Amino acid sequence: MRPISEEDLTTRARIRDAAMALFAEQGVKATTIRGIAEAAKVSPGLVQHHFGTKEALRQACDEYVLSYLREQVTVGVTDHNLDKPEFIENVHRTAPPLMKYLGRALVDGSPAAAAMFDELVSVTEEHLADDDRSEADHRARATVLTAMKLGITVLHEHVSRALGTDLYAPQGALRVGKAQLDLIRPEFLGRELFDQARTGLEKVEGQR
Amino acid sequence: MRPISEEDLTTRARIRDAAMALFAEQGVKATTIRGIAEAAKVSPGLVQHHFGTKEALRQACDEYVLSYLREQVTVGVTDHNLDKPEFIENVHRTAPPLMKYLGRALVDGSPAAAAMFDELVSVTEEHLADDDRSEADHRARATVLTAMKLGITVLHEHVSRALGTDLYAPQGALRVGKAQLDLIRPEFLGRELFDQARTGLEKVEGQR
DNA sequence: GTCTATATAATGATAGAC
DNA sequence: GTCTATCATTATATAGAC
Repeated sequence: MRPISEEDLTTRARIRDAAMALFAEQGVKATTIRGIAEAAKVSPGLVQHHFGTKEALRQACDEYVLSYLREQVTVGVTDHNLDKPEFIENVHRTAPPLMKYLGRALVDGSPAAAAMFDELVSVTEEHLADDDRSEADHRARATVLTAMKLGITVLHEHVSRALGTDLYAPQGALRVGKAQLDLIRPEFLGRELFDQARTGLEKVEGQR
Repeated sequence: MRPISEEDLTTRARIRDAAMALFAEQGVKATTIRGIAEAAKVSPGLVQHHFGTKEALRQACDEYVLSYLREQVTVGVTDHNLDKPEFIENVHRTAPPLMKYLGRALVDGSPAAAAMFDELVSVTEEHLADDDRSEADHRARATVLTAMKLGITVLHEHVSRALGTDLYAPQGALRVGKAQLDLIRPEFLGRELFDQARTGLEKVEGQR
């Protein structure tokens, strides 16, 4: 429920956050160390001092996103905080830049993103196999379901433009969540998504 | 039903095809003119001679994909050839590199890809609005449906790895198509996808 | 920790020969 | 149409001062 780590407001963290944002927007290759330095308001030399090479900086971003996701899953799912307002508020505030980075990393080709995709498929597959013991192609269903959900993250820019609302603003996330509920057969939706949409619905509806 | 254009086996076309493949794999920025030249087995100078600048080459790829898609829609949908074996065979042979390029272009940020996304959303939205005249958020549904379908294209590399089969091989496309049929509520599936999966099913089942 | 200055490499683009 | 040679720019990475 607290920020990921104590040293999070250090210069090092500022550089990493700036790098994540630029990597997400432009991709790794198109992002320069100079650009990162400028965004973080430091000199290019300091970026190298802290992370050595651009590739090492990219890996640091990967690891940060992975540890963030694991932490949120632990706090949210394992500790049953998914419906706690503080948890939801914290996720809505901190998750967007990390999600954007993840979406880009899946296309730019980072080992960490690929591993996370595979992990998500496996978790989904077990879930499907438990619910339905038929001969169905659970592997393909889990893969497609994962790709479809992450597809929205990867294409967030286009989704936001078509919606006229930022996907990562409360209203946008709500509309997309509800649309997913409408489009996907209910038996294949994880409880997380269902709860997320329901809780978000109650929250936004209550605000007006 | 014939190749897109007559000059398609020229050196110029070979360069464009090599560029499309590399742009799709690595993104525009990470792809060098030298790399394209090597893949097309020509000199770097010749690439510049034909397309002027790298940006102009990227635009040429965009336009080629767009004209290809429009042609296939015309021949397939408008002329009712969707179930013709020659049409299907031709698509399966020529579409994959173009789809891969399109998927990458959606993330790399090309105006043509963005326009195509918006167009797809609009077509889907009209389709949904015709079928269901309720107060539902058709815009959001159309957007999410489009993003989910294209998400599979954009994440084809991960989908193929998780499946253990190339998404753009007949078996892979079939498994993914069937999984989509299973996951998405039937009333939201366009007839194209349904027909595609059914025809593909019959074809593959008939081969063994 | 933070900066400036610089060495080194790679890339897009041009010019001109064949 | 096709190639080789070259220029100018830009990027990463290093070294050393403060």
